[in-house]
Order: sequence, then C-alpha cells, then structure tokens
Amino acid sequence: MTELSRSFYRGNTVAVARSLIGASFARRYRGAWYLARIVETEAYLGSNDAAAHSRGGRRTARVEPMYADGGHLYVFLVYGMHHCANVVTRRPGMPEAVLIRAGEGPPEAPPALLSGPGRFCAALGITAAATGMDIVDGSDYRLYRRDRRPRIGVSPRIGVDYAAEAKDWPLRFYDRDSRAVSGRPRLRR
DNA sequence: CACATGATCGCCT
DNA sequence: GGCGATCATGTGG
Repeated sequence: MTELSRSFYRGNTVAVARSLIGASFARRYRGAWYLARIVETEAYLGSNDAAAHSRGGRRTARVEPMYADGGHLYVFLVYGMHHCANVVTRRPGMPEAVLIRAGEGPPEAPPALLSGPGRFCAALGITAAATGMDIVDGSDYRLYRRDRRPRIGVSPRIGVDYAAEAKDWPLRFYDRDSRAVSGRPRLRR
C-alpha cells in the first residue's frame, strides 16, 4: 500500500477526483484502523465554481481549510445533521477540493453503509473535528493509492441545482462496477 | 419506482 | 431569517 503524496494532492483537482476512485481511505479510531474503498467523488473548483463553498473567493472560518495546501481535510455539516468530507487539492490559497461521496466497506458490511457523503462520514465516524487535518503527515487519517484502475463513469454533480451553469459541469466520478455508488437502484437494508 | 416531506442547526447575508 | 455538496420514510401508481 502506497500512501498518496503531497504532490499528488497539489495536482489538478479533476485528475485527483478521478484518481481517488478506487483509492483507500483509512481512519484510526481508538488505536484501530478502519478502511474504505472510495467509489464516488466530486470535484469543486474554487472561486469560479458557483457550487463550491469557496465561490467568489468566500473565505470564512468554515471554508478556511479549503485554502490550505493540498492534502488536508475539509469537513462540514449539512442540513444540520450530516457531515461531508473533502480532500483539499492544489496549493495554499487555491480553494479547491474533492468531495468523497461513497465508499465500500468490508464485504460483510451492508452494501449501502457508506453509500452517500453523509453515510460515508457516519460509518467512519468523521465529524467537523477532522476538518483541517493533514492527511499526509501521518495523522489519524490517511489515503492509499489504488492498485487497479477502475472503469470510471462521469456525470454532473449531485444536489447543486442552485449553482447556475456550474450545476451541469461533469465533475462527478464513480466506479461503474461498484454497487455502493449513491443515487442508484436502492440497496436498502 | 417516482416523487414528496420532515428532521435539524450552523453558516452566511 | 433563510437555506443547504443529505437521508429516511411515506405516499401513490
């Protein structure tokens, strides 16, 4: 397992979003590591992206982690009850990030357990306490490079209808062969 | 299967 | 004061 590097995260945000499909997200909780295979992501392209929290150069306490160097986490609370986790990309001052929308857990886990950004965070216990964390310096959060290149599907992003023309940009990426991708034939239970 | 709705609260204007 | 980078549940066809 090769850990993803700082220079990787500093690269083109769309390229990072694509490359993270199939990558492993690891989280240490009370000494034990928990892993998930990422199967769905979305790219958020900074100041000029009407769907991004950093649109128009917004720079508030919440969004501040998006302005950090590539390789940090940006976690926020939506709808008062769900958390969404992002991996920050590019360089300091460039507020771009990749939203992790879904993952696969261990085979014995329910298929939909990590299907959706809120569920992904809930399953891995990711809360706002993790925002701003460095994922390259060996903290409790780490990402590992994928070992195989999956078949990748592309679509507009989910839940950003307010974002004018940016709502149609093809910035959502997913593993075409995964059942855990969100917004699919419901895999309840 | 396709909507429709309620929950719930921090953030931003 | 309004509204989300969501989800679970409920209705109707």
